[in-house]
This record gives sequence, structure tokens and C-alpha cells, in this order.
Amino acid sequence: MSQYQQDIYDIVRLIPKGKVTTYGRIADYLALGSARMVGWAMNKCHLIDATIPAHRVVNRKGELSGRLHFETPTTMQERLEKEGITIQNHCIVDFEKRVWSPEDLE
DNA sequence: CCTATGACGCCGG
DNA sequence: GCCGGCGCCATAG
Repeated sequence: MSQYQQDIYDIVRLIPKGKVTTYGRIADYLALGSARMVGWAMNKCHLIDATIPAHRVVNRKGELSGRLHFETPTTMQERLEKEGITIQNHCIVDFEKRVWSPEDLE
């Protein structure tokens, strides 16, 4: 597996429970040049490590754009709700209060 | 080598 | 604010 993929997964693993981040923020932090690369990496993350908290990565508007790639179409939402996050129409309620950035690391 | 395909995002109208 | 268009870049065929 390539290094940037490893880096992406490392960041995703650091997202605090109850928080989410975006494809773009991860791409910016790692200077990947393209948020698509993060999406591409997330698409096959379960092949690498099924414990990666992929449900905590959403698009820049707070929509669960990756929900159809989980085991069932509702798995992503269920996992987020279990962490105290509210979802409405496949979108995170109070997204600004729930979003986290790799920059926030100490 | 060239085209198509994204779990994306910015910009202009 | 909602599109459409385009830039982005690894991968597959």
C-alpha cells in the first residue's frame, strides 16, 4: 500500500468519537492536492482494516456521501448516531459544531 | 498512451 | 443557493 494511503488512514483513526471531518480537510492537511484521493482511499479502506472509523468522514457540506459503500445503506448513520450525532436527510445536524480538523491536534 | 471513473470541491452565472 | 463546468489525481481497462 502506498504511503499517502497509510497517512490518510492514520488521520482518520485520530478523529475523536462524536466528531467528523471532511475529505477536503484531510487532503489539505496532507497536501495531497485532491480530495478525490481521500475518497478513493476510503472506498477500499475496509480491505485494509475494517476497524477504521470511516463513518466519521463526510463531504464539505456534512452530507453522508459515502453511506452507500457501507454494509447496509444505514450503517454509516447508525454508527454516527451511536456516537451522539444527529442526522437529518443524510446530513449532519449542527455540522459546524461536530466538525474536526487534523489541525486541531495538539 | 488515452479515456473513463469517482466516498471531492471551487468558481462563476 | 442551486447548478454546470472544470480542476484535481490514482487506478482500471
